[in-house]
Amino acid sequence: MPELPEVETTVRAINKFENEKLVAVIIHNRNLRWKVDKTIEKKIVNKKITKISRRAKYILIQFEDLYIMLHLGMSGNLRIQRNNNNHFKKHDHAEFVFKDEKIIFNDVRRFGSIHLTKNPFDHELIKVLGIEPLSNQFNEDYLYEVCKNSNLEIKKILMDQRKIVGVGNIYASESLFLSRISPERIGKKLSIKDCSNLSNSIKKVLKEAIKMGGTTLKDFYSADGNQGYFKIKLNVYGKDGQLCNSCNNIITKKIIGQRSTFMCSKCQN
DNA sequence: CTGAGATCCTGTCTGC
DNA sequence: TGCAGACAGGATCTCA
Repeated sequence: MPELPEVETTVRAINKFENEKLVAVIIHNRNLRWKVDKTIEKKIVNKKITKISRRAKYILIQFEDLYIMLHLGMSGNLRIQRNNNNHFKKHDHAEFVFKDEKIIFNDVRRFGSIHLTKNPFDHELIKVLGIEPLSNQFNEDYLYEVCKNSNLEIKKILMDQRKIVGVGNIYASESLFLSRISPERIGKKLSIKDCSNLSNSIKKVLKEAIKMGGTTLKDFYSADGNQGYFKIKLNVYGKDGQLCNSCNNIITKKIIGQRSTFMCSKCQN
């Protein structure tokens, strides 16, 4: 489910809990992508959240002396629910309870995770991450550096979180369409001009998607219960067999790096 | 070091 | 209907 725009949307929805004190923590299932730390409940309960932010696809919740990091994996999401509402859903794995409301972590496939850490920026999963695509460091020069010696398809490069973070399967296909570059183009064949187009397209697509609250294909909901409306702006993702908006050619699907990839072979070279 | 492929898990949809 | 198989927004691990 969640790529950078969906995670960012989720972070904005739970931001209101900054400066609130956690009054209870309940972990129903510790068997997520990684086992949830057994001491997490007692280490964060009764502590105040000082900051909620995002790094790549991780949600960082800072307390006075430590952090928890959440990753939503493929199917995870958070939902805010009033404490007097006792409705639970299948696959609700954790509850973070505040005075009036709680944040519930739900994840059907359990590819998501919850980590406890003193400093996320020293955490092994965070340390290996590449740069943020919406930062100034991400530009044509950076992308060119990353591509110029690579024999991999550009789509694989874009989705490699060690190089660029936050871009997943939807936004990789969409950015490549916007920049008219084929997902199959080999990294080293990209010119600086291509990298300029592509880096700009990535920023544009991600910013627009954030503005629309992310993309809901089927089960992404932000923590406030809203779905994301970027789906109506998708040009190629999930549209194989349909006509390209730009040239009326048929959009095709192809597996690249074990992931479905959508493109217009007439517009993209 | 690189890169390809398997793998974790549950649910839904398609085709026979 | 039933059932097998493919596929789904991610990312790590193993092996060549």
